[in-house]
Amino acid sequence: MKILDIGEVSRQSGVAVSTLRYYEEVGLIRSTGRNGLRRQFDPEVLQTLSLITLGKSAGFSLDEIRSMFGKDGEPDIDRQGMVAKADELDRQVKRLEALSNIIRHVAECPAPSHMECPSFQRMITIVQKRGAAGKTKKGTGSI
Amino acid sequence: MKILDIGEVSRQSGVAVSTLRYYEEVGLIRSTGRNGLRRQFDPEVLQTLSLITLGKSAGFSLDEIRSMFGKDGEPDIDRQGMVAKADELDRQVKRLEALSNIIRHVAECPAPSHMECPSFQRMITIVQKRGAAGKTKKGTGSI
DNA sequence: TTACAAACTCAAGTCAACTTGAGGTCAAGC
DNA sequence: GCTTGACCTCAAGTTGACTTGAGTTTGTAA
Repeated sequence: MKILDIGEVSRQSGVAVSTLRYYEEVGLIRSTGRNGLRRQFDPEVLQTLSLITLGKSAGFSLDEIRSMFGKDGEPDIDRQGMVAKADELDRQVKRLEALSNIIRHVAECPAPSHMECPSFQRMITIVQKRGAAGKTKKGTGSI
Repeated sequence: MKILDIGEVSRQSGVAVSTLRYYEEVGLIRSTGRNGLRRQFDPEVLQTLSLITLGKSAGFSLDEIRSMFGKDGEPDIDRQGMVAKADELDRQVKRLEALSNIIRHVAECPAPSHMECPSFQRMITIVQKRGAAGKTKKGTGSI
């Protein structure tokens, strides 16, 4: 396997160089060593970055992501917590599907105000019943 | 319809009083008037708040939410943009489902390091193929 | 009518997640 | 041998979305 320097990792992952340094600083990724000053990265870092990006896009904080996938830190991971997170993700999927429908409706409905449209109302009511969100700390990420 | 004061809205919506004031300030919600100093809210605000919470949980910024559902602001909404957002949401749903699977796998897989587990690898590869995320500006919210 | 909880305003503070800037190092090509 | 581009560090700045604090006002129950 060839080793990558930070610019190459950035190009292949789409993550900014400054962000990569930041991620290393907070322990989300690791460089395998240095060539002089320059960080050297194992190509595996690209997968880690995919996971990070995915996790962020699902609304997890960097801390949570580290605790799920970080190579070190948690010696034994919280399996129960992870299943709970997966369950919550599944609920989030339902919510997003609902929102997608609502947005599509708004895009197409000719009613002057959505609030007056009965089918809009119905969709919202359904969402409300279901309970809007879990933690609601920072958005779920990156649409 | 009875009119609600801010504390009641907060209780019923689960949104902090300070946040409600903030939302009013930035034009996401509107109070129908004042009773002395006190803001009076129409119960309809609860649905608006559901939408806001939902939108946040999907990773939309408050600006985006306003442009989708804000009563005023955009005189004619960007219908094409909204369909695009809905499409992106649908892609996000796929990603979250993938992440849910990955997390469940991590919770159950006995491999010492996920990176060495072939089925973990496979899942990540699939996610990578699909392209990790859209805008990637702020998490998608609130797991 | 007085006490008090619940509102209010406005400025300032906080937090995560980055980005920017200033100033420095180094290998490679001209 | 000198310039260039890609890298480096470290501190400080930025952004969005709120929260907190200090000081003030008010509707309602006792």
